[in-house]
Amino acid sequence: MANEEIARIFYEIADLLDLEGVRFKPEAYRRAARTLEQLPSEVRTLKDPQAIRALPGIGEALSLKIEEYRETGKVPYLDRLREKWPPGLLEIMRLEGVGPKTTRRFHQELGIADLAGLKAALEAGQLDHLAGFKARKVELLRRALSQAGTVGLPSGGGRRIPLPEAQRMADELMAAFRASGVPVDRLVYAGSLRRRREDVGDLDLLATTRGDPRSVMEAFLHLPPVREVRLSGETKTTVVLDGGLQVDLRVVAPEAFGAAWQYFTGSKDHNIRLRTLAQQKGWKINEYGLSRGEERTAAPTEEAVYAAVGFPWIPPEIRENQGEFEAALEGASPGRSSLGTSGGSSTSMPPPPSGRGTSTPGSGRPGARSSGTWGSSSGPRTWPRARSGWRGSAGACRGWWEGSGSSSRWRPPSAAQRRGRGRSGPGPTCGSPGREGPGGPCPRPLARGSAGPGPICSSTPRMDPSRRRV
DNA sequence: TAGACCACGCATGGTG
DNA sequence: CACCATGCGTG
DNA sequence: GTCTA
Repeated sequence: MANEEIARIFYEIADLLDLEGVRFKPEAYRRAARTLEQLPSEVRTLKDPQAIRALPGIGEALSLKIEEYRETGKVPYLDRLREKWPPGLLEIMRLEGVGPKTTRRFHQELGIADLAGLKAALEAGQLDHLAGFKARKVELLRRALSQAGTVGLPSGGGRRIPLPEAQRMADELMAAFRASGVPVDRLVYAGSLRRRREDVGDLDLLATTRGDPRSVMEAFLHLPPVREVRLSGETKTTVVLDGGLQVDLRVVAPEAFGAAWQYFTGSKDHNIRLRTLAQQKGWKINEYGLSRGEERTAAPTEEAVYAAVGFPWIPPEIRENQGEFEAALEGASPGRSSLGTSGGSSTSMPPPPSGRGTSTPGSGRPGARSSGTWGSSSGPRTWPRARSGWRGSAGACRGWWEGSGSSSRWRPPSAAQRRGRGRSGPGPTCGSPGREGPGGPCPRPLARGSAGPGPICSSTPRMDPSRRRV
C-alpha cells in the first residue's frame, strides 16, 4: 500500500472539508498528505504505527486513519464526506480560478452538481444573476471550462516533469530571458527545481532589478515559448509555456534577494516552519526581508534570513520540514552530531556533487555561492557559518529604486503606479475576448494547437487533480 | 488543555 | 475615480 | 486537524 494512496485520500478529505467551510483542518490534512508523499521512496511503505505518528503533521487522529485504511482498506470518514457532496463538485473546484467558496455557491444557489451542469447554467446565462459574477468572471469561467474538456484533468494538467527535463527548460528559458536584454541583475531558479526534487510541477524564477520591474515583466511575457499569461503584476507573473508548463516569475529589489530566494525555494512547509520560528523570536519574515516592529532588516542573502532565526544556511535539498531544522541545530551546537533520528528522512542529505554546481547556492550563477563547504559527500558537513548581526538597509524591500547610488529614489508599488500602468504595463491577465488588456495583446493569442473554440490565450493544462502543491 | 494556526500578490467586484 | 474585501493562488 | 506553551 503506497503512501501516495493515503496522501490522495487526505487530499480529497481536505477538499471536501474545504467545501464545508471548515477551517484549519483542510490544511492539516494536506500537510499530512505532503509529508507522506515526501517520505523517501525506499520507505514508501511504513509499518510501525509509532513511526507514522511521529511524522510531522501526523498526530493521533490521522495516524489512526492511516492504520484503519491499512487494515480495512477504507477510511469511513472520507466515505461519509463523499456522501454529503456530489462528486462532480470536486471537478468544478479544480477549475482554474474556482475554489471551494465559488463551488459551494454554484451548488447551493444554482443547484449545480457537476461540470455539465455548470456548463449548462453558463450557457443559459444563469450565472449573470449570481452576485459577484459579472462579465469578466463569467468569461474566465467559460475559458476554464473549455479547457477542462480538452486538456482537462486526466493527464494534461497536473503533469509533473522529471528534474533533468525541467532543468533544461529552465536553463533555456533563463537564457532566452537574458538574451532579451532585460535589465535584470540576478536571475535564478527556485522552487522544487532548486530543491532538486525528482520531478517538478512548475518552474519558479526569481530576478532582481534596480529598474522598473514592469519592464522586466513585460520582457518576460513576450518570450517565445510563452503561450499564455495567467496573471501579471509588478512583482509577480505567471505564464504557461507551449508545453503546458507553468512558470512563475518574481521580481524584487536586489536588497531582498536573499529573502525572496529563500521564500521562493520553499518548500512551503519549510517556509511555514521558518516563519513560525522567526515569529517566536519576534521577527516577521516575508519575501522582502525581516521586520520586527518598525525595525526592518533587508536580506540580500539567504544566510541572513536563516541567521536571524538562529540557524545556519540550510541546503535547498533538505528544505522540507522533515527534520532539517533540528539537524541544523545539532550540527551547529558543539558537541552533538548525527542528523537522522527525527521523524522521516533527513536522509537525502548530501547535496549533489558540486559537479554541475548550478544547483545549490549558486543556481546557475556560481558566483552567488553564499556558503562554505557543503560539498564532498564525506564527513560531517560543515554548515555554513551563520553570520549574525547582519544589517541591511532600512526600509521595506518592496517596490524598487529608481536611479542608483545616493540619488536613488524609493518607489513603493502604489496605487499611483497601478494607474500608470496604462499602456505600457503588462496589464491584467489576458484581455477578455474581443478586447485586449490594457497591456496589449496576449503573447500568442489563440495558442496554436489549442483545440476547441478557445477564447484568447486558451488551452492550458490544469493543476494537479489533487490540488497538491509543489 | 487552551489557543494559535506563515505571509503575501493579483484580479475581480463592490462601495463611496 | 479611489479604495477595500474577497477569493484564489504562490512558496 | 496538529502542535506548543
